[in-house]
Amino acid sequence: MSIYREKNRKTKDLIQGSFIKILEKKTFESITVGDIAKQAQINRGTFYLHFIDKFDLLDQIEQRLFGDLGNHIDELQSNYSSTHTFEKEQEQLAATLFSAIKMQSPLLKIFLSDHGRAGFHLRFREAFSEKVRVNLEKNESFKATLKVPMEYFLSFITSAFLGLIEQWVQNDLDKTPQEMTILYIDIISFIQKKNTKKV
Amino acid sequence: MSIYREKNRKTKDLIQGSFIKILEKKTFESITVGDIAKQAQINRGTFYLHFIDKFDLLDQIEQRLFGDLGNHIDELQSNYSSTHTFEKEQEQLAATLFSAIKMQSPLLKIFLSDHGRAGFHLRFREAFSEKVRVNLEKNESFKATLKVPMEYFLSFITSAFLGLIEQWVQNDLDKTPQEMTILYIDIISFIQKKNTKKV
DNA sequence: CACAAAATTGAACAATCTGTTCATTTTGTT
DNA sequence: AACAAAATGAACAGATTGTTCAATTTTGTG
Repeated sequence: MSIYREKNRKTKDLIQGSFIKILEKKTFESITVGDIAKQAQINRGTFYLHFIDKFDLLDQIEQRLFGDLGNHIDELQSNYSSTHTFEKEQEQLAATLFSAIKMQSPLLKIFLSDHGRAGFHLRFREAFSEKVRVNLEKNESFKATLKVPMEYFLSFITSAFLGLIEQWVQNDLDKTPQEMTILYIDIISFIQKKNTKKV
Repeated sequence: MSIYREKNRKTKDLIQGSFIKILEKKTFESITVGDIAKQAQINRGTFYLHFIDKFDLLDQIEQRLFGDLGNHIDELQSNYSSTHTFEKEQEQLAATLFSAIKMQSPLLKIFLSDHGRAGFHLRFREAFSEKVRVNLEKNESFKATLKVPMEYFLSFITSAFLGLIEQWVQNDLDKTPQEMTILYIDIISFIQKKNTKKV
């Protein structure tokens, strides 16, 4: 009797699952409602009892994805001990993000590919840009030292991070979240050392 | 009498221009061939004399965009003097890229937005990832020092760079290419200094 | 189980868009 | 002017969309 009880999740889940299955093979724009109904073995009309159109279907999947990701990140973050250095905290955040991504990698792989919907990478970046911003702005020394506009710094660092994630999911998770965290740190260290050397 | 002479570029250009104009207001998936013909004030059948379908139209615009970008970059790079340090060369490359982007910013703004086509940011990143790779691999010390897989490093650094570009074009070029180059260097410097400080 | 509510079905529908065809007209070049 | 290339208008079948509605099936609850 929960307030959040949803009637009829079963068919809705069936439709969403079938849709994702087709999305692995065809682009979003080429998929018809008929395709989805056929895959789910339901009447085409039934689709419209649950979703306005295929865009609504994708929106709802995307919303749930972001929600699940956020919840998982918050959950992991609640276990943080905040006695570390700034760098250690950044490392902890990175590990958290990689871990959360891993759970959603099949969906992310599709949504980030050309089978997905235009602009997804922007919405994805925006969604987790907030997580990073909150984390960074806790640090007074950071805010004081940063000379460039925050929006540009955030675009830079979150895009870089997403670049790693995209490569990772495209490689079908060829590394563990822990290995990815180390890889991330190694790259940062590499950049830090690089400017002391000459050609 | 050039080999590359194209018959009938006028109508083709008209169609492409009209299409881009509509793309500023509507998403690619919602635009019909009828919309394009109406905007260009041509017969719908004429569209099919020049393009297979609207996907072909977008493909051709995208190809030309990448071609133009590449040519412009190569042109600017041919003026390099290679007597600089590795860092100076990286700075020069960054300046070149920002300058090339500026010329194509109206189109890039649309193609990177949710009005464009899924996966554009991947193709875009891939296209200029090559430019960066070639530049990096010239440097022996770089190759020797890099511990992480090249593909991951490239994803990281090119995504970061594209993040800046996306923010820049979304801001309607609120800075000059020179300012963007400085901003880029500032961010790298910031990251380099950051790990020496505590919370 | 029985029964009512909820969900699904099948079929039909007008509307829109697609891609193609073809006869005709316009345009550009020699 | 004459010829070829390009564009037009109209028509066409085929797909897909989103909606409706009566009939049927499934589900949940007493």
